[in-house]
Amino acid sequence: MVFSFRQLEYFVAAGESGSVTRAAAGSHSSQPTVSAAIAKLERALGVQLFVRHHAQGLSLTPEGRRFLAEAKTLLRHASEVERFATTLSDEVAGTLDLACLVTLAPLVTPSLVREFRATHPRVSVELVESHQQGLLDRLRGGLSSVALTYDLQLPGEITFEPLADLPPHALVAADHRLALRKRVSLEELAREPHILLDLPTSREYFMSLFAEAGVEPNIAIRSEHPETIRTLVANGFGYAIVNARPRSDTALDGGRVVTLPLRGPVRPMRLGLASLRGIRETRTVTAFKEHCRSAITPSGVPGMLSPEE
Amino acid sequence: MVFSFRQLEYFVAAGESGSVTRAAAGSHSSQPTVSAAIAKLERALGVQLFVRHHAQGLSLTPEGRRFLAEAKTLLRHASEVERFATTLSDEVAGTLDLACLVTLAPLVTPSLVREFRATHPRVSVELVESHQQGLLDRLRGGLSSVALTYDLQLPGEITFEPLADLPPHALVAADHRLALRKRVSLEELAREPHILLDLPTSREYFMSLFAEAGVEPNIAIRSEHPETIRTLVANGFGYAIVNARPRSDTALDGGRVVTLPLRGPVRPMRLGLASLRGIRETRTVTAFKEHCRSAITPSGVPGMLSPEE
DNA sequence: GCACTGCATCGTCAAATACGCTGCAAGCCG
DNA sequence: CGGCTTGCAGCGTATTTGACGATGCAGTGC
Repeated sequence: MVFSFRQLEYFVAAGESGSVTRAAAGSHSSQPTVSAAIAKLERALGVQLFVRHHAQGLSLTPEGRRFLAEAKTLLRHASEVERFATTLSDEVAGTLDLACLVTLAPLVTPSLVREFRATHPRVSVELVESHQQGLLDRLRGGLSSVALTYDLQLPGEITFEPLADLPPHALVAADHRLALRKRVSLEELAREPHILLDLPTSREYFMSLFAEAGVEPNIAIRSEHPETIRTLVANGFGYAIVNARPRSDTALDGGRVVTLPLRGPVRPMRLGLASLRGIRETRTVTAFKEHCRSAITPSGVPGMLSPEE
Repeated sequence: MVFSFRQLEYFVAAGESGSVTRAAAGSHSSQPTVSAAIAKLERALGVQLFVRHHAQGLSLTPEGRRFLAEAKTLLRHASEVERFATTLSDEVAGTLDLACLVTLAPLVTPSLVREFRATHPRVSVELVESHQQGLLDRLRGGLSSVALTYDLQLPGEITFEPLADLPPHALVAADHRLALRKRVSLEELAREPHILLDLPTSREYFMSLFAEAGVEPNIAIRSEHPETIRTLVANGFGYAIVNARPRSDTALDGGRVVTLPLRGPVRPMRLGLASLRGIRETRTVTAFKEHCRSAITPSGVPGMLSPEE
């Protein structure tokens, strides 16, 4: 660019006031500074912008008058861009780039987002669902600002704020022979056919539960889709391990399922907010995190059964 | 403005290439320079634009991605303004701000402007007519770039390039008693009723002709409008002095007039181009002046009778 | 484990920008 | 008509900005 914003500002001020001196006063600058800036601008553009009058200021040339109009719209555009940029981080507005673990998304995001937008109507939410590895990649790649997920396999550059613990449950069909039990042990389950939610990192978590109990599951079917798992269970293909327990006991095909707590010491999943360390977060993200803190608590997560249910 | 064009350019280059190093290479700059510029931009806007990856470049944050789009349109706008500015003086295009003496305008400007625009179709002409004082004020005030006029009362800051001499003639009705004379003296005319074109500076010129001849005109009527003078003459109210002689011998009401050369030493009017001294003229103005030089010569002025006619 | 990559930081230096002072030319006024 | 005022341009100088090479440092990848 052959000119600077400063030069344009001085030029506009001088052009509108018809005086270098008045322009300098209005721009909190000195007369020689404005004079030199305008002279330099004229040289850079190769255009005579002003007619100088001795002892009585300046007049715009025809070219100066036309350039003045263009310069003003350019400066207005620039200050709009500046305003836009500050709005990006200083106001609860614009777009919230939210990511959520696929297994959690259909349960927690509907009410969470609805209530957030009710208090902050100027925010629109762009929601992406993925498995844990995908979420971390999105955070690292700057594609999402914050992720609602479990504290699984979190590398050092990711910060995590836990909000609620979700202990694992066995998911069985309502007419399963274990369905009426108060609780069930992993040893008992190991004899049943296992339906595995086969997603990166969640897979490793499920396997670690069995490993700590010293038994090995009998994996019958794998699927990447939580709803498929649930429907398979409802149809009596076997049992699954789940941490997120929907309020509904019905699978997509109308079959019924029930959840049973696991007996013994089982590490719960920790639901919380993940984001990239060392990033100056926008006010929109701050507001969303705050909203999550009040909406998601150890005694209740939106869309899920509460711990005692 | 909290940011500079340079900062935006570096930011856009880094955002599009995903690398400070590549951005620096593409911007003919060094890596630390670009790095510092981006850091400063982020601080100024209060927005985190990039996620830094160790040993593998940068990713834009969601906010950075949105700001990138705005920055690019602003830079495009700026380069359009820059292009517009250079076009103002470097190309024969845009608007020619032309001023012309009111008595000359209807004679010379139609063909002059028509032919000029035929060779330079991208130029539009803004023509203003005024008396000599008005023309000088327009030039000084930067309202017009060049004036077609006489070399009357020209102050030092006005340059004048003469193109043709126009000796004064007596204008009388076709049925006037002097109408058939080959030439006429100011002494003879002084006895007739004089119809004065009463405009600043042209008035003084006419009076000076009589003063130098040692006689005093008998002023019967004054008018500021050349066509009124001409029609008054055609109706036998008296005679007038004119330098610009239209090709037509008819006044607006259909009456006929004739022009007679003046006897003795009379100072002619000098028709030419006036502009403000010390102004860098645009290529459009240069082209117009050049066109005038070829179209207006001592042996002929467009729209006027030639010297021998 | 070790070389490599790539951004950030440091110190230095040149250029741009700022300012006060002064000069100059023309208008203004008694 | 001379002296005063006005207002822009130029000069010299100080400060800030921007540029660069060298270096540091953290993480990748063979």
